[in-house]
Parts: sequence; C-alpha cells; structure tokens
Amino acid sequence: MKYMDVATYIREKIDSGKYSYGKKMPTIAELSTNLKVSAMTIKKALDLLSAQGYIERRRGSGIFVKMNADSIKKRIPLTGNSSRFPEGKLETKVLKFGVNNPTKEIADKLQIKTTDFIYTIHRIRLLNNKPTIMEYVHMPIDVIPGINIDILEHSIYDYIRNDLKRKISSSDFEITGVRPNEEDKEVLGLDDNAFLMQIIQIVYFDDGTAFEYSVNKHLPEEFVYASVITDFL
Amino acid sequence: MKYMDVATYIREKIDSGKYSYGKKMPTIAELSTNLKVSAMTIKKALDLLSAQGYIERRRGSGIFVKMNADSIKKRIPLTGNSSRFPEGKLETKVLKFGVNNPTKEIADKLQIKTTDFIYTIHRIRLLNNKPTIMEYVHMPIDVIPGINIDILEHSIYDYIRNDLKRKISSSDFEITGVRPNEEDKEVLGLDDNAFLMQIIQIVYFDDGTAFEYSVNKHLPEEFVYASVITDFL
DNA sequence: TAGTGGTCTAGACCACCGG
DNA sequence: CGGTGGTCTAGACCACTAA
Repeated sequence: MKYMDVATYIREKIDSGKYSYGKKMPTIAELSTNLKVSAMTIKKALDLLSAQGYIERRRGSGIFVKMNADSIKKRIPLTGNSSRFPEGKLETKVLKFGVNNPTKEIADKLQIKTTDFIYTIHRIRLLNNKPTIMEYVHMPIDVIPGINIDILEHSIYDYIRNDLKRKISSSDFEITGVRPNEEDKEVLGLDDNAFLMQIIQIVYFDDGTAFEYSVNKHLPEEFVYASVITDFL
Repeated sequence: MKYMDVATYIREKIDSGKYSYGKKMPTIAELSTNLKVSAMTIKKALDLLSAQGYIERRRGSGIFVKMNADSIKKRIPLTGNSSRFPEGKLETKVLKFGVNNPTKEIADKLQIKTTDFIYTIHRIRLLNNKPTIMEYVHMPIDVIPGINIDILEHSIYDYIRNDLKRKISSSDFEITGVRPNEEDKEVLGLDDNAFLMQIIQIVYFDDGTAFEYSVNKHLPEEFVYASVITDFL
C-alpha cells in the first residue's frame, strides 16, 4: 500500500523536524517526482495526514505543517486501553466473568437476540497501582470463543488479533459524564461527590460483525479525549 | 464538486430508507454507470460516507448500510453551539465582553504574541430557559474585527460566515471533565458537588489562521459527544 | 472462478493565491 | 500570470469473498 508508506514517510519528516511546524513542506509535484509516485497517491497520503491533524492544505499556496502537530500524541484511538499507556504501567484485575443473556439494548447494538449468550466481564484497570478505569464489557460468545481469565488479565485485543486473527475495523462511541454506581464507588474508592468520564463503545470486525459492547468509566484526572474536525459537510 | 453530490445522493437514499439498514447497497460499478460518474469519484464519495459512519465497505462482498446510521444525528460538529440545538430553544446571555492581553498559553495556541490584543467573552447559553453551557471565548481583535454585543447575543459563527465572509476549515479540541469554578457555580447555579463537561477548542480559517480559543463547559445532563473511528493506522 | 472493492497511474482541467 | 492544490477520468491491476 504505497499511500500508507508515503504518509509514514511524511509523518516521520514532521516528527523528526525535517518539515518544521507552521512552515511550508514540499509541493505535491516535488514529492511525486522525488518519491517516484503519482500525484494522486501523494494526495491520498495527504488526505490521511490532514484528517489526523498533521498538516494543512491551502489551495494555491502549498501544504503546511500544523503548529500543534505534537499534541496529536494525545489523540489515541479508543480501541483498547492497553495500547494507550506505556508498557508495564497498566495492570488489570478481573472482578467478574460470566455468561448471561443481553438486555434488549445491548442485544440491539450487538445485532443479536436477547436469547443469545454473551460474556459479561467487569475489569478494573490500575495505572501506577491506582484504580483508574472501570470496564464493563459484553461480547457474544459465538463471536469471541475461547475467552478465559488468563486472556482477560492481559489484553483482550491482543487475543483477538493474534489468536483469533480477526481484523478490527471500526467503532462507534459516545462520551458522557456520569456519577459512579455502587460498584464503581467501591472499586475505585469514590464517594457520592465523585464523577466519572464514561465511554460507551461498540466495536466491529471488518466483516461488519459487532463483537463488543463496552462501558468504560475513567477517573477524570486521567481522562482526555482529543480530536480534530476537518471541513467537509 | 461531483463527489459531494454523489455522497449527498447516497445519503438521501439511506435516510429515506431506499437503501436499508444492514443491507447491501448497489455496487460501485452500478452507481458508476447509473450516475454516469467514474468509479474513482464514487469511491471518493464512499470515503466520506464511511468516515461519517453511514456505510461499511467489505472488500469482495459489497457495501452495506450501517445498522446505527440514524445515531449519526448525535454526531454534531463542534463548531458553534447555535447549530446544535433546534431553532429558538437556545438563548444567549453575554456576561462579559472586553479586550485584554492573552496568557502565554492562549497566545501560543492562537499563534499571536502576549502583547497582542484579544477579545475575552463570557457567555451563558440557556436551553429551554435553563442555564446549560458556560462559554469562555477568546479571539484576536485583528482577526475578527467589528464584534459587538449584538453579534454576541446571537451567533458569532453566523457573523464570521455571513459578514466577514471567511471560511472555517478545521478545529482541534479536547474533552475533559472538570469541577466548576466560582463563576460557573454562580451562573449555572451549582454547588461544590457538581461537575461539568469541558471542551477546549481552537478553530482555524482555511488560510490557517487560528481565530478562536474557547472553553465551553456543559452540564453533563445535556452533553453527549458521539463519533466513529475507522481503521487506518 | 466470477464479482466486488482497493490501489495506482498519467494526464486533463479547474480553482485559488501571490506577485 | 505561473505555481499550487483539488477534481475527475478511463483503465490496469491487485485482494478478497462467496458460491
């Protein structure tokens, strides 16, 4: 996939300071001849980078590296908490692991029936030994077979990728602010005063199957969601 | 812009139920011949729609309308609170309107100097007569000239679009959860127990100028941020 | 293996910016 | 006006899915 390579190439130039913040970077024509790649392919790479907030395109003027391109480090994909934190800092404790039937709402979202079976998992994530994220996860047992405690204590996503060899393609999510319920309070050590940042997420495979409905509640001190909005529509 | 037209055409088919949820829609080849548009253009339209969560593309199988395509109504662009609520429901009260110098942080984000002048505006938004959103807005006076109370009591964005005739192209933002400060508490009628959903946002024109740094704090009862993540990288 | 979507190309043409 | 990015095209070829 050439346009991905081009995107990576350019991103590295930006990260390493070869193309500096706020300044103009090479034109499409230059990149095209230097990298021996068609202009359309360069443009496709630029589409990616501008959607991710690295660059800015000004018709008639050129392409500019965005000032705050380094703040992108906070713009982490929401798929999998394990990938969001430095290795070893994040521990996992499984509080509950069982099989049951979904509620109407969850069944709808997972595109299954209320008579089908799902795993229900409650996990707590500790960041630097402090309970930080409460996770309530539901997955259809038919879709994600062979889950066990061992997997849950590490990364479910690693299991899906490496063992089930399935490709995660997209996710719908919602961010809201909520008060903790009794379990949250107990596990995270909170009182009635506290509040949590809640992410409700549905995650899909590349064949369109929904395989996860999850509710993650984060301590606000540890939570930032950053993103970019660009133009169209 | 043909690909936009194609995207609109397809979105209308989805909204009107002509292409139904979870089902396969026409192939690229079909669309291409029916609409008399090249395949590449169709694909570009599909890029848009899939980034917005309307459809799902499965290589080798076809293109499918996403199950929850109607939940997209909650996925509102963050540029301008006025556009987020039905006409007439949202009132605006200006609490403070002055000119001063930016702090170091705001100056950096707006790409100006701490000796430059900015407008500082505090507004409160009432939804169905209830104080709901507290807005702290900063704009460089050189970039957004001619602001007055009358404009602030309606939509700043309308003024920018219709009178200044400038095009807004992108925005960086962050969502966090915070406790209210004294002003928030007084204006929104909150106690120490309360919390707010905070959006910090920098908004840019299409020539790359940053024209707004704003902090919006929403009552959690009224706040949902919904989005989609797709694949790449 | 036939059908479908994804990538890539070379080149035409348009829209916009700046001197 | 020349230089730049944006759109669109026709067509070649690849990757994947399902029968």
